[in-house]
This record gives sequence, structure tokens and C-alpha cells, in this order.
Amino acid sequence: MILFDMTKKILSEAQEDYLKQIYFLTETLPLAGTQALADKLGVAPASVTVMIQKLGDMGLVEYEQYKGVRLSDSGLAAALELLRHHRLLETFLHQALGYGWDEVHEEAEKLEHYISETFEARMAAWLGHPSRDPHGDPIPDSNLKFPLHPEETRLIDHLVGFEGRIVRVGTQDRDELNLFRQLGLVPGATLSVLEATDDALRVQLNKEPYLLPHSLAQKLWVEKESL
Amino acid sequence: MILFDMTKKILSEAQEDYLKQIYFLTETLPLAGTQALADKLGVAPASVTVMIQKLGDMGLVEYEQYKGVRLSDSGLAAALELLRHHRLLETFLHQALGYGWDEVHEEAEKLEHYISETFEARMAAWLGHPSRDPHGDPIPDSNLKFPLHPEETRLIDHLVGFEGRIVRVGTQDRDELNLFRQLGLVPGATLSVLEATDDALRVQLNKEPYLLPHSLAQKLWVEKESL
DNA sequence: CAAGTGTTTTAGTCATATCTAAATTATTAT
DNA sequence: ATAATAATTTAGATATGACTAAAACACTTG
Ligand SMILES: [Mn+2]
Ligand SMILES: [Mn+2]
Ligand SMILES: [Mn+2]
Ligand SMILES: [Mn+2]
Repeated sequence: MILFDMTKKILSEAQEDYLKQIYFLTETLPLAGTQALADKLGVAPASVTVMIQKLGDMGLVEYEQYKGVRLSDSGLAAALELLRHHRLLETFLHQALGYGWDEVHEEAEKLEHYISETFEARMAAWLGHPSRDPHGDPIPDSNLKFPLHPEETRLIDHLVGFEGRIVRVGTQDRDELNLFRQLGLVPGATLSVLEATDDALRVQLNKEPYLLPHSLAQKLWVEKESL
Repeated sequence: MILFDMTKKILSEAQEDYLKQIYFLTETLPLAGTQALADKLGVAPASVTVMIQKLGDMGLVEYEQYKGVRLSDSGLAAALELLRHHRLLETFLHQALGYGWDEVHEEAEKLEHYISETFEARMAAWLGHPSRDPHGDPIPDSNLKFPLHPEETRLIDHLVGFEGRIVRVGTQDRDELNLFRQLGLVPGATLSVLEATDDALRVQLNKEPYLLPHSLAQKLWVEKESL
């Protein structure tokens, strides 16, 4: 007896991108608003309203008029599936095809919607089932559970004297990524906090002291050196 | 001064697939008809008419009412670009990700429309700029010229006594591909023609004689053993 | 060469995803 | 609490690419 696999809905590229942005926005806030989604997706607010109504009808989001949306269980699964595709693709493009870490995002943004589950599985195997992408972002496993990285903390939360290793650079802006790379602020690099001011952090990286503006420091995640 | 790159039109997946099928049909015939295109693309004839009118307005095909279509220069370039994507993808999926030769077509059929020129170039480099895909089909080079394979001939055109090597298996039907594989009739295999009847060919392959129905033999291309 | 048959095109409809402009609802400030 | 402002939704339009049904055209056959 063959039953429908309700977990495998066929979603359009647009629908998947909406779910992904709702996912990102609701990492911080309880609900994703129409305006915020319109900004992230580069469409008009009216377009967002129409789409989230449809996603609501499809059971992928919980939508409250004039309030905003949150993902349902099936919507979350779809978003995580897409995120896994995205981050595996970024890692594969980097490791197998020599893409720079500033190049991977754009290509993955498109391909994430069109690769099969077979492609996903073969990439994961080729890469040895990685738990982070080239920027250090965590990759959900094949059951869509996030890998545990309990030691991961924000650089910004640390006091003078902290020594540790960068594990994640939280941006996908190409210029910003190139800046981080130029400074050697990449996953794996070790650094220590020398001094903290209101709007910057003085850090030591490879013997060199840098003054790191809050706007950049904010985007770094670190782990204490485990020797 | 920056000029538009007229060679890089933005085409939809549907438009690209129409161009590709027009390309295949006009390999044999001077014009591709509405009915034939509808069959190949799995759409209604009326849908084909509307689309080829649009492709005509876009300058991608030469369309004669009630006669059929042929590719223009720019349409041919677009079709060959897509064909290069398809066959490089098939080769890459096979070589890099371990796809079976019966699995590559379906995945490539979708991804061909969504990979970037960068992705194309990196795959080609990774593979060492191959001139054939896993089925032996020729891969247009980066200038969209076909590789020269002057020794390639159809098995069916040969007389008793011919000895040579299979270079191409001209089908993308999964069951048929598996049959060929099962029989050892894959690119690289050597065989000789023992006997020819009206509707079959008796061939020797790895010491084993086979009776090869015309319907299968027709799909094989060979080269004389060059010792 | 006039019918009849089959192919091709036209016309009208639908689904998707976008837009702008107008109406509605919610929030903020007086 | 009311009025102004901002966010959201509705309404109506557009583009794409498909469909069906009907009309137009082109072959083939008597
Ligand atoms: Mn995307
Ligand atoms: Mn990333
Ligand atoms: Mn295709
Ligand atoms: Mn092939």
C-alpha cells in the first residue's frame, strides 16, 4: 500500500524564498511583518500579503491579519530543507569547485530550489556530512536537526582577556566577506580581546592588534581555544 | 564605455526547453513542426504556436506560419549553451557525485537552466574539459563548437567483419540505458559484427555473441579500433 | 478540382506572481 | 480621545505559460 508523502509538497521558488525569509525574521522576533518581508524579498508589501494568505491556506504558515506570520511545523520543515540545500551547496561549491566564500551565496540562492534529494545526499556524502558551511553557518542534518555547537558564543559578549577561535562570520555581503578575509577574520583564526570601548573592540590576531568596529565584531562568533 | 551584451538574453526555463527541442528536431528535418514540438515538450499544439510566435518576435527562431520553425543564429547559440550545460552536468554528476548513467539526465534537465557561467566553467575545469558525456554524446566547447570526432560512425552502417569500440549510446531512456549497461554495451566496449540480418545484428562482445535487434543497434555509434 | 481530413492558429480562460493605487486598520502623538 | 501617520490589505491590472474549443488553413483523396 502506497500513501502520499505529505512531507514533500511541491513549492515554487517564490514560495520557498518566502518561507526562508519568514524563518530568518522569526529567529529574532515572534512574528514576521509584511513590511519586513517585502524589504527582504524585494517585492511590494501588497505582494507579500497575497502570498502569505496563500501560504496560510496551504498550512505552511500561521497568519494573523495585520499582525504577521510564523512558520507552521510543515513550513519550518520546508524552510530547513531549503536551508540545508543552501548551506550544503555553498560548502560543495567551495570545497569541490573552488568557489570563493564571497561567490557561493549567489549561486546557492538559485540552485537550492532545483536540486533533488539525491543531489543533496550525494553532496553531503562527498563532503563528509559537514556541520558548517564556508561562513561557519550550521547545516541542518538530514533529519533537519541543527548540529550542536554548545561552545559557540558571540565575540561581542566577551570581556577583555578572552582568547578563542572564530567559528562563524555572520554576513553574506560580498564586500564585507572580502573585508573579513583580508583581515584574516575567517573561521579557524585565533584571536584575543585586548580592549573594549563603546563602539569598538581591540583584538589581537596573528600577533597583529586590530581595532574592530562594533558593526563588524557583532558579526563574529567564537569558541574558547580547547587545548 | 559599457555596452549591452546582446549574447546573454535572459530566457525562461520554458523558452530554453523549446529552443532545445527545436534544435534536436532540426538535426534531422529542415523545420520543426508544431505537432512534433508539442509531443516532445508534452504541451498542447496551441501552446506551441503561441510560444514560437514569441520566440520569433525575440529573434530566436525563424517562424513560417503553418510551416514550422528553425533556429536563428542567436537561437542556436542559446540551444548549444544549454546543451553544453546539460552534458557537462551529466558528466559531472557521474564523475564527481557517482550518479549512474541512467540517473544523470533527469537531474541535468532541471539544473541546466539554473547554473551560472561560472559553474559551467568550474565543472569543465574539474572534469578536464571533456568532449563527451557519460552516454558518449559530444559536448560543445566553451565557444559552442562541437569537438571533432571524425572516426565516429553508426554501428548499423557497418558490414560483417567490422571491429571497433562503442563511443556513444544514443538514448536517454532509463530502462534502455540499463539494458545496454547490462549487456556491456557502453562507451569503450569493443565489439565486432558477426552477421547481419534484416532486423538484427549478431555481434561479438567480450567473447560473447549477442543478437542485437535493429531497434537497439540503431542507437550505437562506434569507432574503428585505432591500434 | 472539390471534399474531406488533419494540422495549425486564434480566441477566450485559468493559475501564478508581481505591480500600483485606493481603502482599511493599527499605532502614535497631540 | 481624537487626529495624524504608518502599516496592511483589497482591488484591479499586467506578464507568463499553460489549457480547451472553435476557426482557418493545407494537404490528400476521390
Ligand atoms: Mn533562493
Ligand atoms: Mn552561508
Ligand atoms: Mn530542461
Ligand atoms: Mn547525455
